Amino acid sequence: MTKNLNLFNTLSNKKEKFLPIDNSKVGMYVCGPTVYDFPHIGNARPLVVFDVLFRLLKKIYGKNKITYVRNITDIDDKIIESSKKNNKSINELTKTITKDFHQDCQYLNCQKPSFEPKATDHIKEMISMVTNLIKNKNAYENEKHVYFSVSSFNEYGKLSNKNSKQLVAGSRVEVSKYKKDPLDFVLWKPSEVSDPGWASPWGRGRPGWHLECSVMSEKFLGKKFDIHGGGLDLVFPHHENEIAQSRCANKTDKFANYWVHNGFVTFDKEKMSKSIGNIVFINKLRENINGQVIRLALLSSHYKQPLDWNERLIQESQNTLDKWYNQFEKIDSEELDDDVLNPLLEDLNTPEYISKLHLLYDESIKGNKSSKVKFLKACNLIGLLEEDKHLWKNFKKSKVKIDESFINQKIKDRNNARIKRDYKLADIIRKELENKGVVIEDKQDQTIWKYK
RNA sequence: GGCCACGUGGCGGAAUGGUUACGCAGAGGAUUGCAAAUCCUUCCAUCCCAGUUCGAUUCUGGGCGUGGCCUCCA
Repeated sequence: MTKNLNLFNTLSNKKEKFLPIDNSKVGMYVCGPTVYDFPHIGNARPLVVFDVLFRLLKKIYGKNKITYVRNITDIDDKIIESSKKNNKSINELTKTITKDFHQDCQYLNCQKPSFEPKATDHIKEMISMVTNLIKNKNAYENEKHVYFSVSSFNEYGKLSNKNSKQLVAGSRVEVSKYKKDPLDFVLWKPSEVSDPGWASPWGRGRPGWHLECSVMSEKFLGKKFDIHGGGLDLVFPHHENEIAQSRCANKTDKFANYWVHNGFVTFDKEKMSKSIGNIVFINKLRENINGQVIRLALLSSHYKQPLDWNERLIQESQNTLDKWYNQFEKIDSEELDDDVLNPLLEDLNTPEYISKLHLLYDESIKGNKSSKVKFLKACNLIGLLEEDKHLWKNFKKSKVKIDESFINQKIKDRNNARIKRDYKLADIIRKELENKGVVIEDKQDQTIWKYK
């Protein structure tokens, strides 16, 4: 094992050498969607970033050595709310969104995680974790509610770098009357008759938000595991609470060793929010942009940095891939050199990696065969140029209502005009096709066309 | 108020104690009937002030500015 991966760890606030608990395998848990609304471009970022990490880990440790778990949270107050608002049953809503989410993942060319557990399939385990917490005196029941007692865990705040005093001072949380301490968070709460609920020692109810990740990471990865990922906004309170629950319930000194968090996506420099109405939904992008374009755009800045989503970024990524596809070829697998991989090993430096791709492309078009192979393999590693060239070129076909024989006839007409030096007519025909969404390029011996 | 991150050319975006990637845009050229695409060449930058240092964009301190978290969020 010569390849050394360094990762920035939120827990230590430093870049650290990555050392798995067991050198022969790696466990990674990434917070997946709460299925209450269609995924947006902000959700796409962790999907793609951790997909790249997943691919990289497989490259380093071997294909079958990585266990990647990404949950689906299908019970939550937001879901209940959305279901009421949209007059859809919970089941219908979560099924619809989950299906859409899976289409997004496929569209973004994300490899399937090893496991994709659902919260509602793990209520039993959650109840048993809460029971454990009560037994360990880290939680208390009050009027059918169960709360985690933050003061019982003295390392609370370590991940998010907060102490309880600050939290109380800055707190805008509505303090429930059932809580002993304003910082305590809910593990179990009663459900209205009309709302989803499960029988429990504390009456019919449902789990608190953070519980599913604690329970499901343990089930698939163990009480301690290597990497836990998610968006930067999950650091507090979600991940902080996960740590508290898991470590207290399991009586362990550690939970996840490396915490990796991605930065936010803004839209035209503004925060995406429902009230502004500037949320970019992935299923909308699916309509006329190839998923690889989104991928490249999302990887164009370092994962921890903020990323601004805008038309220009998409266009640039589109143009780059158009160019790169000139070198497309299906190649049989070959080991990728360490020097190519290096930027990714330094905390997933995708911008530097992409700049290397540009250099490899340059060598490749000059006829350097080994550079070409490297280029293509390197693209594939981050999920680019895996799709056939034909599919890439014809992505917009379904959108453009135009018959291919019509295009070919027009090109024939135009070339006849060109032979007769009737350039006026030739230009008119070119313009006509362009207006229909077809662009013409005259090559040396032929005229090719593509969708705009 | 507390905590954190960031400030690099026209734009995006890496890296670095000494010659500052890469992409886009711009300029020039090749090619073309003209284009487009492609290829070649090329111009342009480290927020301000002080300190450490032979040397700072990089390290330290201060300032100014931007963003995030502290409430549901990727």
